[in-house]
Amino acid sequence: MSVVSVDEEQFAGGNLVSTAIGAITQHIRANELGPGDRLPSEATLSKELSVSRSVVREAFRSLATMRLIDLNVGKRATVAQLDHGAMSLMIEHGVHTAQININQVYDVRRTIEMRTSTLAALRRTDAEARIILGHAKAMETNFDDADKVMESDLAFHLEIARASKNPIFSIIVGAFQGVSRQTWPIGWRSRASDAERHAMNRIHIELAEAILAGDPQAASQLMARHFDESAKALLAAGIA
Amino acid sequence: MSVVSVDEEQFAGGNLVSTAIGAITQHIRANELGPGDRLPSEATLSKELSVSRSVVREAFRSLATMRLIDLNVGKRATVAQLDHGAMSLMIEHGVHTAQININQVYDVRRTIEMRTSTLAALRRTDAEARIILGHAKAMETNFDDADKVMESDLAFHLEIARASKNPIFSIIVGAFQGVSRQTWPIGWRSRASDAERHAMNRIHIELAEAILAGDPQAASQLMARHFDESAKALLAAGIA
DNA sequence: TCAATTCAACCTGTCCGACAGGTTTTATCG
DNA sequence: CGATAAAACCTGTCGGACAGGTTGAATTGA
Repeated sequence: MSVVSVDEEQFAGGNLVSTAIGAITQHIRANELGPGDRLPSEATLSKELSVSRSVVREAFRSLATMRLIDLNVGKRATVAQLDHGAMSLMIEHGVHTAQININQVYDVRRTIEMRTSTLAALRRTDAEARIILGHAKAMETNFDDADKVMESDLAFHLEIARASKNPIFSIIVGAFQGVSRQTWPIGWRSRASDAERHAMNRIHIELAEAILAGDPQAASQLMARHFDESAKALLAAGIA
Repeated sequence: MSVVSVDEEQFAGGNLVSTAIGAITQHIRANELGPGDRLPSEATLSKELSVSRSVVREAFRSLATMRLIDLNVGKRATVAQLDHGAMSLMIEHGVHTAQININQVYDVRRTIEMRTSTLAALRRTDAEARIILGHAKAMETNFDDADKVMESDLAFHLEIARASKNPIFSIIVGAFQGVSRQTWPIGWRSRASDAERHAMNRIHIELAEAILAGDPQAASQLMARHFDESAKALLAAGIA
């Protein structure tokens, strides 16, 4: 069987690299490759498509940057596991080029995470529920180390997305971690008092308990409240 | 000023290309470049980073594939407008490698689009409302041409996302268009009768009217109903 | 016969040089 | 001063080269 599919022109954008990218993705689909499966070598594709190795390399590298494939020196390229790397870069690019603002990020996160909370409450395993609760408690335990609180917070939200059992939600939530790391300290500092900060931590714990208890409504509502209060804090800090 | 930032190692992954990608994105951020602004030439970056032009080219090409920059022969690379291209490739990759299934896509779309409906009802301009209604009516007008119905359907959903005035929603909705094009005909055929197909079109029109009327609750509920019925149709077709 | 070892073939990462066009800037000319 | 022509610049693609890392097959030894 040919390495490339019939309609390899699908991605053709005038340049050969786009064509090569199309050929590679078509190869993955035509042969029903899954994560870990090996792709043809650069030289093979180069001959197959009648283009130079440089072109194939740029195509491979592009797919690797988007995390669709894994590259390793000496080894052949392999199909990659889904990953939020590409989307993270995209979101951060949007924020840094002033095409996306923080409120818009918050709205998307709130929308998505109300759903992941609901699903997590319905689908979480006991182990996941314990991990989520663990992250929530860690925020309170490490109260004086803002960095640790932040990392637990991020892990908390990501673990809820995982427990939703929908990888797309995990990707989206993961994609916002980069920008969240940059705005989180602002939100933390903008809380008027330690009491407010403790209150925020308490919401996390209550949310974890709702998920543990399998109460989707409560989980969803707590997540909404969490985002509303965070937005309020950010607003108070002048981010709007 | 130096072309590259201090912490250009942020993206270093052992290979020079990752370093170059980091340097380029850092350059964009450090100089606060926006869409359309020009980037240094390959030769300049090559010298600046002390790597070969090939390395810089692979970095540029990767960023272009992710639609963070635009490449044009003869011209310098420019910062790109946000685009769902990268996310589309990612989603399609996930579906084709069996890491994502159609139900998961539907859940995400339902979650996101209930929100875009709400926001569109609140924020749409009159022109946008008219365009949305136009797409809905076009579905009924071209009832016998499934392809045209599909394209109007996709345009309808995307326009609602645009009217939400949050580019992230537009990106996400746009990212699902590729897979939607592949499953849409199945949903259309799986409707038991033309009456059901007309009913689906009617929901679209009612939704457009709710957005035109500025009724967020109604818009959101209609969108939810639309997705629930589509999922039901797909289920009937054995996609589950 | 079989397992361990060695080696040849293969593969990727990076570099260099070259040339065909397309684009921008500069200098020249009317 | 404005139009035009030339020079400088830039990207797309190609080919070749070499340093390592990886793999699988042949060889060797038990």
